[in-house]
Amino acid sequence: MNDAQALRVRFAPSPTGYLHVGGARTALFNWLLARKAGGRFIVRIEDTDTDRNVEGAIPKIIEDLRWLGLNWDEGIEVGGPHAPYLQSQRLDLYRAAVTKLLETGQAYYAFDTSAELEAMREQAMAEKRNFRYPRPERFPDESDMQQARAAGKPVVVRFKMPGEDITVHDEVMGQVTIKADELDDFIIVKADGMPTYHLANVTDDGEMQINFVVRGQEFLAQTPRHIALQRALGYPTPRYAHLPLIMDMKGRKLSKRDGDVEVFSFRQAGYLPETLVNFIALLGWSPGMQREQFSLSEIVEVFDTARVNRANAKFDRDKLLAFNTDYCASLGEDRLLEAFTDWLSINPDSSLAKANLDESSRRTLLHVNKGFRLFPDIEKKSGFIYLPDEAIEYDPQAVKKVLAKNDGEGFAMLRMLLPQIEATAPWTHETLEALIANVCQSHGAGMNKVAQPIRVAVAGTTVSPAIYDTLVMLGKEKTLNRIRRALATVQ
RNA sequence: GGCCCCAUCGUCUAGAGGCCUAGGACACCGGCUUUUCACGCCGGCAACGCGGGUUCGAAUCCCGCUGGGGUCACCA
Repeated sequence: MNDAQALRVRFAPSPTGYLHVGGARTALFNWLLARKAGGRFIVRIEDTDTDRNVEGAIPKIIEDLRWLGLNWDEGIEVGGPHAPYLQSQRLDLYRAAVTKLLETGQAYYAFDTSAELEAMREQAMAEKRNFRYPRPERFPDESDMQQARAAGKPVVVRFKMPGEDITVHDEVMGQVTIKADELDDFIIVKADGMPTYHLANVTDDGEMQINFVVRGQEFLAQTPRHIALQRALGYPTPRYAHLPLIMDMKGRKLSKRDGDVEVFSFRQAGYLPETLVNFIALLGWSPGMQREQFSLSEIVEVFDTARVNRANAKFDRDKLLAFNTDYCASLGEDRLLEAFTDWLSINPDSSLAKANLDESSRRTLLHVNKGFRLFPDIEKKSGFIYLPDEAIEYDPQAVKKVLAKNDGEGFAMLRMLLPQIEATAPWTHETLEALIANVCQSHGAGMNKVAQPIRVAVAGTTVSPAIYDTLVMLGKEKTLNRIRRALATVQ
């Protein structure tokens, strides 16, 4: 494959907020296509809306993409032959394009105020017809423009649509033709002088030689405008693939405000990037086999736009959670440790993060919590271990059920156990197991009667890792302290 | 409302005219396992939106209806 034919795709987020799962999926599909074809994946930032740009959004988006494992060959931060990759730094390019369009009569100045446009739209709506911007008989010239500007009117530039039906050959949606009378003259330069999305996007795709545009279906209706613009500007029309949308469980388009759909919030909630990427790949695409666990590199091998669905998909968190459970169980220990460490670093308020665990403790935690679904499960189940002894709070339900019931049967067990625990040495899984087995036998009691009172005494609740693991991690001294404290303070 | 797109279990989906008594996964419901909680294992419930065609035969093709979504910005 020579350079001219090499696949060039891009992900072009605007820095209006953090990366959410919809954007992540678009990025993923583009990345997949590039990796599969040996092409280039480009990340460009579309920040032409000065009002909506959010401070700090760009580094967050970059961080989220990296966390997902989607690296790019050209673009923001990494640079490349078409730098800069930030639209606000490419204004000369758009200006040149507009000048060309204006000079060739393919664009014209317009001076309507928002209120005037609004009124025209309302009237069209009232008359039940589609609003189309009324193109003037004669296009205003430079002096008209200067005059309008002097008079304080807003000056925008509109693109003159060619007035013909335009067909999009979409690799997911098929052929979609939009009639000429559905397409009116749209704005390409705003009153503040900034290009609109349409102009900047088409210009950049052209300049950066993007030859395959993969984006959400909400852009399908805009594509004929882009195609018209490409023709006017002399850029080839790229291949197109419009992806079905991701909806929330109520069936509405996933929106940033609608709960925690941001990539970062999943990271913070203890999901693995492997989970998110795998799950998101399956939203609108299927490998066509009865298997759904795929690593990124496995998906690269089998991915194909021909297998992309046309129907919108709902984002089901239950299934995502199940996916994460599977990944937590199947990923290698080192990878899990890495992800767990990352989770601790972005959750500094958790008691586990505060405990400043060394690597071996983190590994142990991972090991004794096998079967966990999310990293916070480890926190919930084992966080008590690293609390100061005095900070253990006793759950009344647990106390009642395990210690107080049957005339304080549990308390009695603890009192009986205390000297034996004091005598236990060395403090290992084996010696503890021998101790408890011995007590069970001599008292004719089940494990429950022995392990649960200890658990409640040291953890305050009925939930903890396996009792021997728990005690070994706690250490003899803390175990004894907590049992004594439970006997002294809990009734 | 105009235009465009879509339509298989509650959800993600397999299915490209006979292999479908419609498969898998999640969720849900039983059971098993078990020192707690999880995990795991086994089983069960559960769908081709409706109506017309085409065909020997339709979840699969065509039309209509209904339903859902997107879009009609000086947002992307």
